[in-house]
Amino acid sequence: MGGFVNASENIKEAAKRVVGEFTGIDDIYLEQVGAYGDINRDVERVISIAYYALVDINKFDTSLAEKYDARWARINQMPELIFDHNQMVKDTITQLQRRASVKPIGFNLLCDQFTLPTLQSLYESIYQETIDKRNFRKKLLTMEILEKLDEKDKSNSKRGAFYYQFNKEKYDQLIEQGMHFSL
Amino acid sequence: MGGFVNASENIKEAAKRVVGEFTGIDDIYLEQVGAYGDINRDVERVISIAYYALVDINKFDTSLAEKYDARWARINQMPELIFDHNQMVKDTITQLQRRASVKPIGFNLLCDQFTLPTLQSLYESIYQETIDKRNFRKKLLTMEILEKLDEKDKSNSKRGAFYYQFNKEKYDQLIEQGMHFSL
DNA sequence: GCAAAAGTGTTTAAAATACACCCATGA
DNA sequence: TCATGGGTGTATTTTAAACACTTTTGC
Repeated sequence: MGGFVNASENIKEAAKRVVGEFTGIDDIYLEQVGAYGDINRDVERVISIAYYALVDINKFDTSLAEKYDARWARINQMPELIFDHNQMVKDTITQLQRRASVKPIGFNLLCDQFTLPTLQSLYESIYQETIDKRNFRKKLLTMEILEKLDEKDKSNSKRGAFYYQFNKEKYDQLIEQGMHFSL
Repeated sequence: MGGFVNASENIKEAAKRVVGEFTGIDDIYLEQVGAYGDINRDVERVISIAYYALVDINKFDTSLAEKYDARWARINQMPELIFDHNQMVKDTITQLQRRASVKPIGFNLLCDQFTLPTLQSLYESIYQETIDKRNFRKKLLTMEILEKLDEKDKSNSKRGAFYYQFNKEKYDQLIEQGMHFSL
């Protein structure tokens, strides 16, 4: 999705506004990918600044997007885009992968509580490769930034998977102590 | 240094042109840092796109820069800058550190031939920490992307240090095989 | 001969990886 | 009872980190 920057807003505010118009979500996590300004990329000269947003898909209302003719696409099955938009998507994925290995941005994509199998499949989507579940759980749990809850999610299995929640205070504390998060 | 994007050039070309005007170097390695557009960052509304350049300091003519009132500064002793330029410098260093750990960008900062002590002190500057020279050399040499030459650089010691050169073919080949470079 | 930088290996600790079985439960 | 996804531990390999002495040579 895209739009223009108004004179009265900074560029991140503009991006937030556009996302809000398309999705109805007004408090959203955004990170800048970069600026794109090939001279022949549009009829008129346009410089685009690309952002990616991390959205909790459960909270997402798709009807608004459809009004604007916006579509969901899987990254494996991306349609061909106009101008340098293919490059934008490619760069976005690269940056997402790099940042995901340094920051726990995965948690922005999920509800407050989530199961470990869900979190794992999220990371598998980001990195486009499978992860051993024992190693994944070990790594996460030894960081001690997750809190196990008592409830289970039974939507994916009969046994059910325990919910966890991200402990941001603990995380911030570890960062301050110079800990290098990596997944 | 800074300048404006002309209607007839893309944004990277504009950055190259500006660097050329300030330094006399017209073929330069540039990477984009990002776009900055706080609304109160200037008298008129300006959106800046920041780039960093990697320059072989030996080839650099400082007289041109001085004409434009541009100055060299050590990152440890940066003066306070206007608007959001401090943030730009901060982000640049962060990005440089991240990219340096993934790409052998260090080699763009040196002449074709360089000594290992020089390369090491370059990386020490980038990461702002000292590195054990035995571990550094081991890591680099086991990658087999450097070729030892017969000549020595005697400018820094009586004994002299052997020159090496970067083997880009070998490096590209390793990348293609899925090798993950990291320093 | 001595100061100053270049060069060289080994040992230890930590982190990543590979791998296979039992558990709980709804149908 | 059985099919399905959830959960658990250990052994091995790889990688990172710590560490000290010898070499060369211009002065």
